[in-house]
Amino acid sequence: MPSKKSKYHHGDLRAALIQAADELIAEGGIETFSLRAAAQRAGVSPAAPAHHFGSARGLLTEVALLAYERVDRYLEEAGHSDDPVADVRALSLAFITFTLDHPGHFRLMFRHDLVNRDDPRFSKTSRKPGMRLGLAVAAYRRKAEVDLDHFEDAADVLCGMATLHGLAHLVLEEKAAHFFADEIAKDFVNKGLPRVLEHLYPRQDANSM
Amino acid sequence: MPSKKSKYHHGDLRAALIQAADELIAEGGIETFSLRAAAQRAGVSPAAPAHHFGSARGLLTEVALLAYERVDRYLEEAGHSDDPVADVRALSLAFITFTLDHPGHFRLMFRHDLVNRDDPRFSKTSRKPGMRLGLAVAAYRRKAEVDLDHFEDAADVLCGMATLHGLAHLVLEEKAAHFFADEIAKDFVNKGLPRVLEHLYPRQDANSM
DNA sequence: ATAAAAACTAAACGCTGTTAAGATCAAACG
DNA sequence: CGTTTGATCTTAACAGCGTTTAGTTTTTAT
Repeated sequence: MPSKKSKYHHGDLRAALIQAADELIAEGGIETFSLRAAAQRAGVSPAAPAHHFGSARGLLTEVALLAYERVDRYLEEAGHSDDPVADVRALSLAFITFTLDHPGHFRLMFRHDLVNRDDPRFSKTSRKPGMRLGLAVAAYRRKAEVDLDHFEDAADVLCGMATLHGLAHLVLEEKAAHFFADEIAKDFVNKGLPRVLEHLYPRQDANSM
Repeated sequence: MPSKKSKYHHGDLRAALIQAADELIAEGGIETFSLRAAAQRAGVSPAAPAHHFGSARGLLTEVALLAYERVDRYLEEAGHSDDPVADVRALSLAFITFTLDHPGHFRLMFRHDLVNRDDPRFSKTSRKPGMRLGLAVAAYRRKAEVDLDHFEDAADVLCGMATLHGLAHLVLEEKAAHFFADEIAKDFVNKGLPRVLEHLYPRQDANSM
C-alpha cells in the first residue's frame, strides 16, 4: 500500500497519467497534449511515463480506449425504447453529440500514428460502438438480427456506420452547415441535424419514399 | 530571371518545396514529412521555407490544396456517361480509389492543425469535389438540379457526401472488410466495394428499395 | 554604378520524445 | 529485525523538430 506522505513514489501514477492526458486532450485537443505536459500535471518528471506506458503512443492508446468506452456509454444511454425509428435517430444524435462534446478524443481515436491499433484490446473495444449502431440500423430495417455472412446485412451496417461517421466528421469540421439556409445553418446541431436524421431514417409506414 | 549556375538562389524554391513535401507525404504519410526534410530534399537550409510559406502549416496548406484538386480530377475523369446510376457508382469508387492511392494526402486534408482552413482559396477548392458528388447524387435521385435552399435536397447531398467520406475512411482504416465473409474481405476493394456501391445506389426501375 | 530588395545561410532557442545511469522507497525474505 | 531485491521515479543528456535573428549573397531597380 502506498503511503500518503511519500513524495518519491506516486502511488498510482499510471492512472494519474491517463487522467492527465485525458484532461489535456479534453481541454485543447491533441495539440495541447504532450508527454511532458501530462507528466508535469501528474507531478512527476518527464521520464516517469516511460516505465508505465513505454512511449507516448502507449499512453494515448489508453486514452483512446477510454474514449471508445465513453462513446459506447453515450450510445447505451441513448436508445432503448420500443420504437426502432426513434432509437436509430437517438443513437445517431448521441454519436454526433459525443463528437461535439469530445472533439479532441474523436480525432485521437482515428489517428493511427498516435494509437496502437495492434493492441489486443483495441479491436474489441473499438468495434463495440459500431456494432451497437449496426443493431439499431438492423432493427430499423425490420430485421430480427444481423447476419454478417449475409452480404446485404453487412452492407447495410457498413453503410450506416459510414454515414454517421462521415456526418459526425463533417459536422465537427464545420462543413455540414454550409449546405443549408442561414436560418438552419446558424444552429445546425439543434435545428438542422434532427431534421436530417428524420430525412435519413424516415418512418416507413405510409411513406415508402 | 534565375541563372542556372547560381547555387545560392534556387530559382523556384517555392515550387520545389511544395513538390518535396508532396513526395514525402506520398512516400510515408504525414509522419515522414518534416519541414527540415522537405528543405533538405529541395537542397536548401532548414530556414529557407519560412520566407516562402511563413510556417510549416503554410507549406502543408499548399499540398492540401493540390490534393483537393487531385481528387477533383479523379472524379472528373470518372463519370460522365449518360447513365446516372453508373455515374454515381463510378464517382464513389473514384473517390475511394483516391483515398487508397493517396492515404497520406487524404489524412492531411482533414488535419485542421496542419492546414490553414482560413486560407481564402480553401473554402472554394475543398468544396468542389463534394459538389461534383452532390450533383451526381441529385441526378441519381432524378432531380434536374440541386436547390440547397430546399431542405430535402441539401440533406440528400450532405448524407451522400457523409456516406462516401465515412466509407472511404473506414476502408482506409481497414475497418470495412471485417463486416464481410473472408472470401470478400480478402480483396474487399475489388470484390466487396463494387457490390456495396450497387447496394447503396441500386437501379430504381423495378426495385423501389 | 550604386542603392535597395529579395533569397538564402548559419547559429541559436525552446520545445519535443526517448534513453541511460543513479537515487529512493516498498516489500519480501532469511 | 536487518538485508536484499525489485519496482519506481529523478536527473541529465541526446537527437530531432519548427522557428527566429542576424548576416551573407544575389538579383533587381534606380
